[in-house]
Amino acid sequence: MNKRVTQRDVAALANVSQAAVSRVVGNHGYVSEEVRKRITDAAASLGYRLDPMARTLITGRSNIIAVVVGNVVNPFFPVALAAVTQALQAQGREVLLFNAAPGQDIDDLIPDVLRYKVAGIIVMTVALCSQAAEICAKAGVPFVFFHRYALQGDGYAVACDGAAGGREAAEHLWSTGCRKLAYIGGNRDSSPNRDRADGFIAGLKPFDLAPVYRADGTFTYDWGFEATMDLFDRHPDIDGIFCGDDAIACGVVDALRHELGRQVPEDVSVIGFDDVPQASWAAYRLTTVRQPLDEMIRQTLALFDQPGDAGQRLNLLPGELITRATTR
Amino acid sequence: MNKRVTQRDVAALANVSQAAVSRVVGNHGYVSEEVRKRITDAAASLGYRLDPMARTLITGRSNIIAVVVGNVVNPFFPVALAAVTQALQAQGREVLLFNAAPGQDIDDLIPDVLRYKVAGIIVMTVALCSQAAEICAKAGVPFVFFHRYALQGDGYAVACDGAAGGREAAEHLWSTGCRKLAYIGGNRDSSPNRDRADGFIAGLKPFDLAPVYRADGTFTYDWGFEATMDLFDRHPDIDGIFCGDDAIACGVVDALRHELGRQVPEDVSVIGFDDVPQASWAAYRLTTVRQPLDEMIRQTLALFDQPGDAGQRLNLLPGELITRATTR
DNA sequence: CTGAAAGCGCTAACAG
DNA sequence: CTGTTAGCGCTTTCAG
Repeated sequence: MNKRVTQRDVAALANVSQAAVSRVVGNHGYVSEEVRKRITDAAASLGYRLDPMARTLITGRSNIIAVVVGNVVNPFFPVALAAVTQALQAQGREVLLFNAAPGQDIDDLIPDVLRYKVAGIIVMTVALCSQAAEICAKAGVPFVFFHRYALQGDGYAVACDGAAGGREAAEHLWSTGCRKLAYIGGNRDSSPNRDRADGFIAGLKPFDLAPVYRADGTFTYDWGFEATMDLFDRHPDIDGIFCGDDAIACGVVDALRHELGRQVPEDVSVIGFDDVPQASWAAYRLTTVRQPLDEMIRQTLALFDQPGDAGQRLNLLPGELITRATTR
Repeated sequence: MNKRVTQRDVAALANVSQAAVSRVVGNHGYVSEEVRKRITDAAASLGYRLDPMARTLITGRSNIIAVVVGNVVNPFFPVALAAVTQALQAQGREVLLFNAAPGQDIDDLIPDVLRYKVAGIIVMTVALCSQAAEICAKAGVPFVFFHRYALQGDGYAVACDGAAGGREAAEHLWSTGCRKLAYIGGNRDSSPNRDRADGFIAGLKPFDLAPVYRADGTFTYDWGFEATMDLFDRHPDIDGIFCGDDAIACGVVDALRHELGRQVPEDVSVIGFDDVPQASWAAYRLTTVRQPLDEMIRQTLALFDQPGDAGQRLNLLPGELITRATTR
């Protein structure tokens, strides 16, 4: 077993007090250039590494950001999680990952998370989460919803502007000649679903149109598939569908082509949301609204760096309509 | 700010020493039923929660498992990561997530990981990783490769038996009448790629057959697509393709259908590996070898619980051939 | 600018 | 069975 090398060891080698070592490795307090050099050298030669736990014990704040995810089957989250993790690591932070079981209330997770005196919390799932933000605010831990938000609570939120995206989808569908439209959405009361649906409906209004069908379910392929079967059972003349996200849209396209024998986009146009990797696969070539992931991450990390509570509480970033082969 | 409640507070309320509180919340040492009850009640009424960092500082071992991932675009990893995380949480462990940048050597990450005195490390990526296992072994930290393994190093490995899967694929292709076969693989020297390819070749031998084409690249859709174009450029009469994984297989199927105008499975059969969610989507309905994920996780976690270094170093679990619509 | 000293919240001997 | 006593490795007053 290799014994850990501590600040005391470094201090002994550099002929200074342990406190001085703390000052230079922690980069706080004054220390002369000469002493700093002696200490840096000693630390390097011993292979010294700061113990983050010990530091946390005394400062009451760790360098860890907790990330809470849920629905991992949806292809958007792995992409987002990877990007967030990478950005955080680049900043020298660590990521503690929590997986909310389906139906689990995030609130129950928070006390566990808080034990680690995290520097912040990012919640990516659309799961229930009624008081989490308040609890964190009270504990002084920055809390940010990523990709979704809660209306009431405390905390920050960074997300793609679903309403604007929905409007763009509506306009694109109209301008390519679709007139009988439907919305197939994800989890009913989640903010992405609400905003995207509302934006779609609002975007149709100037044309004196409204969706003739709307169904909310879950953000999954299977739901998209199933809802499409039901939709065409009732309205066989639908010619345009806006979907809550790309996973749903893939299910919709497959039901259309492989079960209902419709041509996409000749008979029916389909638009998704997110622009996940699969959206550009040849089997789909999905027209979709791309989330500005990099910018979302930038804004999120900024929230943790800011000392006070600067920054607006809700940050809605515009998406970009990517036109591929599921619309005319 | 809500002040943290410590064992001292609980002790005061229960009229015992702080050490007694440590014994019951840590569940070590002897304590009478009566005192235990007083302490449990006091802890509950104060909402006491053990500080894991403080404990780690003294025991030298945290309750954290580090998980190192890479290639997050591949749909297998999110699924595996989610399952691993959930299983770990159910055990009361926490997950520290590390994302290896493309091309980054895992070895460089290890010192950072070790600072957290983790209870174990799971490496899921196929990235470089030459000495990590040794370093961990020296530090007394269980190290397990998940889904892959390194030939030389120390450490444990739990993976799906790629050779057996490759053999099954070969037999299935043969028995459904395919005679001109190809292998399109992922990262060349990764253990999954090697084993699957070797198994496939071995499985063909009894029939006096060998792949007429083999190409290794990366475990991505794009590579599968691209390799297929090259393959049919050279061998337009191929009638069966075994792929390194499902992501590749999806690219292969799409290239076949959407670029080369071939029917799958009528003209060409395709088999993947992993059984990711997309494999069962209607656009693919991929015949594939399913990895025994649950059992793999069970075995992995067992490695962390075992006190000494029981358990074999390499644990190869059989996969299951799932026959869908890309083979006859 | 630097060192001495006091803990952060907890576990682990060691006495009683 | 229970309390007392040392620290784990670090930051942070407080003197000098």
